[in-house]
Amino acid sequence: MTSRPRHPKLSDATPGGSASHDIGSHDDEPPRLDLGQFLPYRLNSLADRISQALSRIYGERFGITIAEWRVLAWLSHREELTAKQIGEHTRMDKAKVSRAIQALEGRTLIRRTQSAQDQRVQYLHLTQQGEALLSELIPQARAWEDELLATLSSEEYRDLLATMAKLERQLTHLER
Amino acid sequence: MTSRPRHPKLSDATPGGSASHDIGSHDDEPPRLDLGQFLPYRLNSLADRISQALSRIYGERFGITIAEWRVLAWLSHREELTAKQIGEHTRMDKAKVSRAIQALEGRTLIRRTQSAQDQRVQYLHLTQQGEALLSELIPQARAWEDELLATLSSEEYRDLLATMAKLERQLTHLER
DNA sequence: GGCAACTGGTTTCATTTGAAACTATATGTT
DNA sequence: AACATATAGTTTCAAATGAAACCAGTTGCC
Repeated sequence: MTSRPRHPKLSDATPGGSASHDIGSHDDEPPRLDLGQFLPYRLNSLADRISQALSRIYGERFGITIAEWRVLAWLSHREELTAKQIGEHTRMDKAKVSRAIQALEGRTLIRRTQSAQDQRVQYLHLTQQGEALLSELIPQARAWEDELLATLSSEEYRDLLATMAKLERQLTHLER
Repeated sequence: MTSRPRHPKLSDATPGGSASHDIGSHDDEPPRLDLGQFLPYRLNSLADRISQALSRIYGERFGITIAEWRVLAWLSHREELTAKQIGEHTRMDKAKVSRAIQALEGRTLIRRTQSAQDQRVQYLHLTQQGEALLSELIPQARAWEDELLATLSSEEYRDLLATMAKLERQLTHLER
């Protein structure tokens, strides 16, 4: 159940390399794909479930969208961010960030100040209200995360983060 | 960089339990959240990057959307699925599944047959063309996955899957 | 048999999305 | 200084989304 034949280092020691696209041998057996064993799918589905569960907290209890939550969270971590920086961190497109910011400003959860050096840039700050909201929201989000993680030992958790970091690195490598 | 103070079993041995929401001590220090250490965010961002990279393959090369790819992949794994079953597996809503199916049928990649017992349900099958497409697409998807996974040892990979399974279980537990 | 409740799948409609166009400012080049 | 090129952020517009209404068929109940 946990092992999986295709991983190179496990068992796929077929002489000619990957056996699946073996041109020349007439394949009347079309390749089948078990999505349950396909990492991109598994990962996505897990992440999606988590996101959705969590968004119930900030959605229902605080009326905040995912995009808005991300902006707020980044601001909680580091003040004086620009829309662009937030976009880079969260990998949301300009438009989405812009709209989230507008919404948050509309609710006076954040405030903008123009940069003196560059009139195009505006720095974002949490307002008192924004901080108040976060000081309720963040502990709840953490508590939920803790419940989720309760099932993992500290080593498992550590390894998970390490493995994810590896995948991230590999991904940036592959992206170029 | 990999360790993280909040995990209960690692180091958070504060007497009163989780120090972050310590009511009673007047907190002028609003809680900060480092999204880079927040699993839901990390996971989501990783999954998202992977999805996007992968969707370049089936999007650009095969003109297939994510939803369509999921339908096809499930059909490659198990023939004779209904729209509803696919919806359950992929956690996409009815409408999205329905549209994906329509598009795929429009391109004659799949075919539907009415069930004799229940006139409402229709079984989905791959057509020859569908199989042909998959027999190109699947190996490419796998090859890409392999490149991504190349960075992991077989143990790391095994552990990753196991940990994900644990989280999934915990999630269903929390969802109720 | 007839009526209510339910279910698989589609369609409608209002909202969300993201790519591309746009505005305003900044920088580099001649 | 004048002109092209680039960049931060907003707006526009067409396409994608998902909740709810809908349609057609099924099941359970009297």
